[in-house]
Amino acid sequence: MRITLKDVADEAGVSLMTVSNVVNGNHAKVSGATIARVQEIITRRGYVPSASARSLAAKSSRLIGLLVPSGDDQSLTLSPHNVAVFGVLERQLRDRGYHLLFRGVSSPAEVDVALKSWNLDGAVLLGFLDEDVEVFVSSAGTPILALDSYSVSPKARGVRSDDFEGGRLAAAHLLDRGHRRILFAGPAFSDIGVVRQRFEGFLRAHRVAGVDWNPSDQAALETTYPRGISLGQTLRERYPQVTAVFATADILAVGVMEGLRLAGARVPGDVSVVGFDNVDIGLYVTPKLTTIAQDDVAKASAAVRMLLAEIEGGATATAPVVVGVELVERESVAAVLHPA
Amino acid sequence: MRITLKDVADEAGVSLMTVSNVVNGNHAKVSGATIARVQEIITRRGYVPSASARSLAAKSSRLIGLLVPSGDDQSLTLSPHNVAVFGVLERQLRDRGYHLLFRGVSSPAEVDVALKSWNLDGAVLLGFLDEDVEVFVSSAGTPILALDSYSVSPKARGVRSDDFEGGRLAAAHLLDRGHRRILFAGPAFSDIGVVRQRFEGFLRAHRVAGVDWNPSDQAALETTYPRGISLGQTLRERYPQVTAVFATADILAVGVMEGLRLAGARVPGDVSVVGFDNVDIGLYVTPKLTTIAQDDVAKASAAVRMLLAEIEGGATATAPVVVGVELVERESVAAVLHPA
DNA sequence: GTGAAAGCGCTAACAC
DNA sequence: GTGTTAGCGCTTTCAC
Repeated sequence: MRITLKDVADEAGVSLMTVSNVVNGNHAKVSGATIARVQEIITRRGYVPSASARSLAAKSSRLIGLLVPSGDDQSLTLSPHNVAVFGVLERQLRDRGYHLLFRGVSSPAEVDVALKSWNLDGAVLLGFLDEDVEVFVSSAGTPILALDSYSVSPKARGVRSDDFEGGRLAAAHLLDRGHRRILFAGPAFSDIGVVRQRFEGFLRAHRVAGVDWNPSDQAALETTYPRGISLGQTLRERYPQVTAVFATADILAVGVMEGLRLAGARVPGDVSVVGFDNVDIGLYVTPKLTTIAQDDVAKASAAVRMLLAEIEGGATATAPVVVGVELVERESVAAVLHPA
Repeated sequence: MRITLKDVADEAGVSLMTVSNVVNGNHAKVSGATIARVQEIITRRGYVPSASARSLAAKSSRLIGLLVPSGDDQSLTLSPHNVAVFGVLERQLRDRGYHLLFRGVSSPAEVDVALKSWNLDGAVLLGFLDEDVEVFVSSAGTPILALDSYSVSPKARGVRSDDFEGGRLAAAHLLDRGHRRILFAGPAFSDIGVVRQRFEGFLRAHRVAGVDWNPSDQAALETTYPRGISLGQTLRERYPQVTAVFATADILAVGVMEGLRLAGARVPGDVSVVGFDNVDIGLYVTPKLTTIAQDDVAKASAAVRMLLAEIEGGATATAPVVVGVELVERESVAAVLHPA
């Protein structure tokens, strides 16, 4: 049978509350001698408080939900970047005494159920579309923090990378190297703030450099390796003037490089490529991918800090936190020589 | 305020128990009319049962722990293969009405705490060393299932891939192509059953083919990309006779290929390479990696099935389940021509 | 079919 | 410093 507070109290010859106070570190209310005695019994008998009971009696569950989108398929997919963020999140929450409930959700109703049924103290949304974030957040009575969301809802607290700056950095780097026709490759961004911001930054760099960006220099496609390959293979035919590609994800960039190679073009000799995310694959391909790095650790830390501030401190919605990005120069970009 | 069973009961003009029976599908004990009325109230008021209360009152929490090793660093790392398995696990458990508590653990004591504090119905161990599995399992009073463990403890239920067959398949493929000196590259396997099994299978293939494997044709190293590169770079110098490499992880194999390239050797022209896991990177490199594929979905499904059988059915420890593997032929292996 | 009582393990709010 | 009294929201047992 499970050993309870009462068992410990009986053995120590004190009341429940005394043991409870010892367990919770309310040492101000218990004498030193009692603390020692109770502690000894606790460790010896291997007493572990019941989180369910605590969650019921107290207001707090010390449980945080990590919610990710779930489709209809039999699995759910986490991007390498999200996996990295996930790992850091768990670690930091654990250090602060919280547990993590991981759950895929396919409908707004499920968010509500997850939140309520376990009495979650808070939740982190990872990888949802902006519009979904709006819905989830609006119906919730619990602090929710969205990662990488550009939702404008006043209730939506969030942490994201400086996507605008990332787009700007990538384009500036390429423009600097003499490129004048740069293809923007990424998902259709009507509903994806992250991509839109990268695009705006990309445009800004052109403006600053005094270069007119040609609106036809853009390819809307899923960010997958195969789609990247097709684009790469047909690139020089469809966009003969283009000398560089900025892809909004490394996986796409790597596909484009492979497609170019298959089509007989050299990277970066004929076409330069810049990615986004700085995930491992960029290191494993030849040439190594020049890309924009996000700071996973900073992102996760900021998320934990904000969420717990709200949970514990009762802080109100703060402005979104923006984490810096940086250009990682590797081998996929070359300078272009312009005819005099 | 949260809406409770009692709220629903009051509004419906019935007792707590009636509502509880409706919620839990004990339709045998409630009249059709009452069911409909209660259901309507439940959905209209958005009633969600409290899992903590239920877990406290009933014996079961419907919570499964997913435990992974956690070092001292600020993050915890999941291999791509484990991420895939993880995703499938979550999905299947969710479909069966379970929730997943994700937690990194650094000491056996933490396993115990996690299990007890949330009253977990069961736990899945992902990525632990065999010796650790032994310890965790022995101290637990809860069904625990280990993935990829070769622990021999009678209490250790497990699911793993057919690593022996994987090793055999890889070596047989290479031997078939005329290779006679094959390097076995992977971690020192004293304490890693998975690797040891792959090695045994590798040896078996040699025996079957009537080829004496040269014990010096082995390199013990961490399965990381950089270590693979170093090995690849020095391969032809250190193992001049070797014409093929079997690496126990794709990431290592890809590193070896890059190292070989840097050293001016061609893959598979000069040296053939076979990996293990069939993770995405294998597709993104040139040449594409020939490898042994594990069946993520089957692995996760088997794990869920076994664990729930034990939890719900009270089944006793079954023999470990072994999931099949297969050779995925791509471009990193070539035939060797032997001088007559 | 439906209901009343007891209690799961804990904490909050007060006594002493 | 320590103990007592109430519940938290639910399920179990047993009665009607």
